[in-house]
Amino acid sequence: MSTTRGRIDKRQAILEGAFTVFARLGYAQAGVQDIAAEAGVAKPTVYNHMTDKATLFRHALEAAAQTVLSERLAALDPLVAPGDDLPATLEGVAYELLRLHTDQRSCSLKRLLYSEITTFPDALDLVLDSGPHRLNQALADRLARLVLSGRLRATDPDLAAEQFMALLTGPLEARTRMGTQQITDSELRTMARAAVETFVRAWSAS
Amino acid sequence: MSTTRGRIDKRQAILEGAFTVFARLGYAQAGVQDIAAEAGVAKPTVYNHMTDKATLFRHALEAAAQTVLSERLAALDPLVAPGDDLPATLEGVAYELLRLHTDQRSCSLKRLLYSEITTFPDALDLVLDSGPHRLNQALADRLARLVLSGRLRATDPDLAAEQFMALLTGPLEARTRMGTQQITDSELRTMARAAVETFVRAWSAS
DNA sequence: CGTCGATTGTACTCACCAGTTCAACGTCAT
DNA sequence: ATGACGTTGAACTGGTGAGTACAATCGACG
Repeated sequence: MSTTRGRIDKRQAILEGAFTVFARLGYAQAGVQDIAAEAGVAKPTVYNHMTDKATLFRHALEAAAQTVLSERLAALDPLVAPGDDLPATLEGVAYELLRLHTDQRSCSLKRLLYSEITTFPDALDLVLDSGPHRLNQALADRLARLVLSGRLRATDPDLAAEQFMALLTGPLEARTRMGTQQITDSELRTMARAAVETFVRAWSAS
Repeated sequence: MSTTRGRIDKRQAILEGAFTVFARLGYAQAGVQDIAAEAGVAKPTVYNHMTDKATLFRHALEAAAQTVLSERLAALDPLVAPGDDLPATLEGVAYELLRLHTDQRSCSLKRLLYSEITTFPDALDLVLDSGPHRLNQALADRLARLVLSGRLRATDPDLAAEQFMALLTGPLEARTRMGTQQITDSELRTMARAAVETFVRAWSAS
């Protein structure tokens, strides 16, 4: 049993190490040697678990995407039972989403996706469908319940969710210089407040 | 003179060919040989004009960025003298911006930037500062004049510009599958209308 | 202890490609 | 014509890295 355990651990270590190195150097520059070293493993061991550098890349991306998605979904939780102060609840969720969008893993994942779309067109299916789309869906669901309780305008919740995310993450690209620059926490708060204020002004019932 | 002409033409051909091939294959996969072929030129000629593959990349990016920026700035022109129907004018500008944001060159440029940030950190300075930032500035200027004429709320025009662009281009990423999927013209119209409607609802004077 | 499978280090093959060299060629200016 | 200069094709060098082969080692389990 512990041997199986060991194998699983190695596999995990390899996937995480691979993502780390790919994120740091890009697909082409990252050597399988480097990845093995990062994972604390010998090069042949990598090829014992993954047939290819390419499939290694795909699996590493997929794993990272899973993590990122679940984190973001969890951030939406407060919306299922918003308090009396809806804007405050929205602002909390917005801040949390911003924090997640600016962290290391998210930025690296986005960069890697963008950079290797041309050489790995199928990576999109592994990540995107299980990514922003599912998040939008979840957010739209939460917003729809707010519509029913008369707190939001009774129009397309999907559109509302889309625009909420747009208002939130749109300004990020410029501010973080495409994810290369970290941002202060108070600035994140400010951005969340600005996005929510505009969103509420445009979408609140009345 | 015609020899000079010829040299200039070769240089242009090389830059354009380089951007095309880099966009198609990515920096690492693109061979200087391929680029030379695309430009209709011999490989040593490339090295006659550019010292390096890296500097070739930088110059190609810079040239493409210039083109993209000037196109987008031109799209803002209608805002200097908007007609009586402000939303209609905004919608026209929005549509034009969307069209430019979805075209081949823009998408490729964005992808290349994202992919090579790690290996070319300085490319950001060549492109970003002369890119979205300048565009936002210009848009904010136009919006400020609308504030003065009492058509928009008298708060931060920079924020307004930022959110206008966010509402516009945020939904793009998902819809175009990160620029890999083309989008129908009517859908572009719809997106422009939705963005402008929300923007006006949140920012119009009233 | 002995066996089996996974792991390790090392060292190798093989392909690919950036960058260079060189001799031949075209073209324009004087 | 002649010379200067950019261009061209082809062949070469050197480095790098994916993937593999192999013999030695480790650790679990009967």
